[in-house]
Amino acid sequence: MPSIGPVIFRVAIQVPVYRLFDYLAPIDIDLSTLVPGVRLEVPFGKGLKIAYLLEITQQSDIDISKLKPVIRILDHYSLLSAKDLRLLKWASEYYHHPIGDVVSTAFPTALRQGKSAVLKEKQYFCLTELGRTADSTVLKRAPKQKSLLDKFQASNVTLSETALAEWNPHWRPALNALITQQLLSQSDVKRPYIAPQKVLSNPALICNPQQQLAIDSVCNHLGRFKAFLLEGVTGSGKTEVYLQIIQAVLEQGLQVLVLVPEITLTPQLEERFRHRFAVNIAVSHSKLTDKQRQIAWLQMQTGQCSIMLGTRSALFTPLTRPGLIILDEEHDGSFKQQEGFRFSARDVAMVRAKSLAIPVVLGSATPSLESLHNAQRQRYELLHLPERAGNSIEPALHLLDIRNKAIQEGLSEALILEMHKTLAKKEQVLLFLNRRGFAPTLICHGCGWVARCLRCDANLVIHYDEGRLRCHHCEQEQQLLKQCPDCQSSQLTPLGLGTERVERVLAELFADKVIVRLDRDTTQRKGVLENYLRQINQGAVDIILGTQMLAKGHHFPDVTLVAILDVDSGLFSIDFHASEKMAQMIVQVSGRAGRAEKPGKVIMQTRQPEHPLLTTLITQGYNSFAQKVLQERQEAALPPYSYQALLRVQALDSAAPKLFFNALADLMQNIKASHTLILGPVVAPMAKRAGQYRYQMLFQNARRDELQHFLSALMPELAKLKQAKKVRWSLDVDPVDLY
DNA sequence: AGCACGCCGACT
DNA sequence: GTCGGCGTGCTC
Repeated sequence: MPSIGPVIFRVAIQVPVYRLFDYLAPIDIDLSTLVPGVRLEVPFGKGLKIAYLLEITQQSDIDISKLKPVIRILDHYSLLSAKDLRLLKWASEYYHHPIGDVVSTAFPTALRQGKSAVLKEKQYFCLTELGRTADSTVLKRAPKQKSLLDKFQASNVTLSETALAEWNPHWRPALNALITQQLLSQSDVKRPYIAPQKVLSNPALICNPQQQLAIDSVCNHLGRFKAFLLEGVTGSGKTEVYLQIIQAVLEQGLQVLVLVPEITLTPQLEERFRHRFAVNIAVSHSKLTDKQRQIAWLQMQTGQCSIMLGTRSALFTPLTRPGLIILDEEHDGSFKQQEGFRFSARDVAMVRAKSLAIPVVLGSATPSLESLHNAQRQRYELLHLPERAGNSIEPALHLLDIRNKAIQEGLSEALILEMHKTLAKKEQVLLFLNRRGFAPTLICHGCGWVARCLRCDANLVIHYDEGRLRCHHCEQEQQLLKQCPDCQSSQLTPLGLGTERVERVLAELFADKVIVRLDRDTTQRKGVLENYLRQINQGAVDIILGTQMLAKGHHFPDVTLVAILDVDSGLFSIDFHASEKMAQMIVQVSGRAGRAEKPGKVIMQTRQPEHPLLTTLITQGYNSFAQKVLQERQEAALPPYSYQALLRVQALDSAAPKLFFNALADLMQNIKASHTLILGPVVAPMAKRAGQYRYQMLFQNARRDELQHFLSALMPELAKLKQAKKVRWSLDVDPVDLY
């Protein structure tokens, strides 16, 4: 760079502003070693802030005399690669979200606060492993591990076949100590790069031909970009396919990023990974402390861990030797961030894999319609695992018509009979109802008064156990009333069904059985869910009753009867995504049950037994259902046959959104909309929430680039409107729920 | 997002 | 006369 004038650092700062900020570089800096991706401390406004260096230049739109100097450089090397920085810049543009906010989501909280990015020597041990360091003092009370470690040290072997022969997952601390010792002897601690570990793995399972085909297909594409959709029902051996592909990647000395939707899934999967591979594994999810997440991030970034198992926010973890991205349960809604920087981890993972030139595998038993559509258009290679491994039989789905039938707190007589039959065989029953609390409504039988939330357009939910009325959309909560506040009558009646209510009737009908209720209210405390799951798998529980959380991950091999108490609620939503979500939920819940010698049966209570989507799903399966819904989407020009962005607007003042939309309408007259449809503004489906009046406007275009073009012209102008400052607004690109 | 500046009502 | 309400605007 020719030295004409001062060197300028162009940085991103976490403020809700779309542009970058310019600073004067320190004078004594060696520019030959400094690259974008380091953190800086800069004066900003009145105080100091952490900034992320994105560009080094000699140009500035700001008068040089007005630029402030950087206070200090926090990192000696770039924490993010040029490719990852480009990815973040792309994401900022695609989601129309301020760059500083986007860049900072790539960092763990501790590093956003300016903590040191150099691991201390003792942190080179895998701290996340068993929650402790693996130095030899830990092994005092583990004589077997200690002798193993001593043996390795005495014989001066590296991690060899001997280690493999003797290796057992419970000895991991000993192995880790050894691995670490070798790493430290080989490399300077300050050098932020650790050579790949030798891969040790327990013997892989023997695969069926479809599994083998899937493994080979991905392994043939290592080192270049290719997207795969791995479609396999529960028990089809998806995880084994992942493990064998990962093995191949590890053997090349490369790292693997595995994303899962929820924290509840990680312990089982983590255990399986640790059991299979003796490489260091980093785990990252929201239940860990900031420090733990920082260490996990740095362990991937320095190359000392070979596998990152994490949730959505782990997507941007830097990889020194990227080899593969896996996104398990890709249909799951939690891959879409629902506030702030509203990115889809699935979609961004695709862009990241492409930029890193590595394969990406999306896995699901019930793929999203977007992904199925991409597979049909040959954008993804479809890998299908049709059989349940071990030849266990897929559960049969049955619709149970409950019109004009006697119903006891949501349970029809036919269902109760089936439950008795199942329980008599000493097998377990699983009941699914996606509504927690006792009942969703408290109504006065005397005057018709209903307990409403004062701040939301919603009824208060009865929670009998705690004697409370609670709003599920805000913090509003009150004592359960005994008397109607309107007519003073004491005829307050619970209306509708929640898990708490079903639990009570079950306790009466099945008095001698053990019943467990799993929902957010019963599993709030740490460890409770794991405890229940253990009891269930030990056969100490007869009836399991729960919400959404039952549909995720956990498998119950002794359950042979699954009942979905109210399947109709998913059929009549104004959101076109609802039927897709309902079908995924049904298939996922039914997949929780049964095993080879004990096939499962699934009963869905419905008042819509002829509903075409339900009948297609149960008679022809998820794929036929998906084809049908895709066809409907195509006819209606809905996603994935078009692209959408939803502008949400809310304000405490009910008039402010109207003024905003008026100003927006004026603005849009001067912006070329191409073929972008502008739908709305309309009142949001929940018109008021937490005291805020809510409106929305939908933009839709058959072409993604045209929609993007329109948004790129609109959003900077929108942000400048003075009416925009009186409301809270956000843009959701590719929204998955329109609420 | 913070944080200051700025212009109008109830208090020592 | 001042303290402070939060509307408006800026941060290199």
